[in-house]
Amino acid sequence: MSRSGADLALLLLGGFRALADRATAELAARGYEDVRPVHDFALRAILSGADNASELGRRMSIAKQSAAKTIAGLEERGFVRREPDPTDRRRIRLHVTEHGLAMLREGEAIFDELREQWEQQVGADAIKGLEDTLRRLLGNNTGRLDTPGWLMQDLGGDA
Amino acid sequence: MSRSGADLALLLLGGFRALADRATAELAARGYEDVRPVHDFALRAILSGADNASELGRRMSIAKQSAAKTIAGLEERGFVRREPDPTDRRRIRLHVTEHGLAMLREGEAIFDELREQWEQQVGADAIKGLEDTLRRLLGNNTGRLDTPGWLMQDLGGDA
DNA sequence: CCCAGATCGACAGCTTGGCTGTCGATGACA
DNA sequence: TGTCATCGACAGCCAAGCTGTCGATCTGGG
Repeated sequence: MSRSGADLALLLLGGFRALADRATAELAARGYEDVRPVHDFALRAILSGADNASELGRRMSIAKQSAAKTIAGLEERGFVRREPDPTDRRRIRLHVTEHGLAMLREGEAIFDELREQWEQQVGADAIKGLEDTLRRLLGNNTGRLDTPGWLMQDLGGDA
Repeated sequence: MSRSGADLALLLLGGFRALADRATAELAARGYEDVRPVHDFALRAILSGADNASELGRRMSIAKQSAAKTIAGLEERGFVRREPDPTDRRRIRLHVTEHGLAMLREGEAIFDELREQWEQQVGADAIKGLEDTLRRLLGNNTGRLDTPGWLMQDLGGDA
């Protein structure tokens, strides 16, 4: 079982976990403790237009009830505010706070640093080739956010 | 959120998910329903020497209590048997059944097929380059599950 | 030889992040 | 205006981690 397809899957998973683990640790070191990948995913989705629970659920491919739980977590941490919609009293609109934006920026910076570390290890061309290959394989839809809990749970990180 | 280090993480995760999802579906289609990646991981670890719950926990970097749950799942599905250790009455030794071995073989075959599909999409060289790059980055400790470096970050466990 | 400490597996109970089903309030439209 | 869709909330469930604790069982130093 060297050189097998299973190996390939493990390599990809290992790469993701390496990045996610380090990003979480670094984020915690910079003052954003208890931030999980799901928080980052959700915040990005909200920023890109999913400004209510039902829509967030659709974008993340989770039930709206689960989205509501996620939103509660984001609100507890001060990353979003919930405000009544003036035009539709059923809705509660989501607003990303400055604290949330700062966290996203910090995460982004950390990932860029990690990427640079990898470039120094294997060369910028190798990293670029890795990205290109994966992009071609995945049809460029990397934004899929429906990652199951068993993967997001304890590996922390801000992917 | 384009062209950043976070993208790299998403690509790696997406690649793993693509393989894992398809493998799970294909495994189900071939008669092994309700098999999750964790079952495969655990079975491999057991085969490679982790023949009791505590050791399995250490190899998989999870608490031994969680390992016990995993083992219960494997036993339910008939992939392992639990037998008392003749020389240490505290231990319950794990034995991979023929059914478990067959599932592993089928999984291996499926992964190989998926890898070939990818090779046809982007070329064998690209896949090989991807593997080589990741192997260099991850220190070549991929097929093994006892990789403390990138896995032990915030996992306390009772190891 | 014996007891202290380490280890094994099990139990209870918690946490997170999913799920379904149901509900009342509200909006959209024929 | 009445029907149907949608929104967010509540209750309750599941899966897979976690911790703490326990009794039983090795193991090794004195």
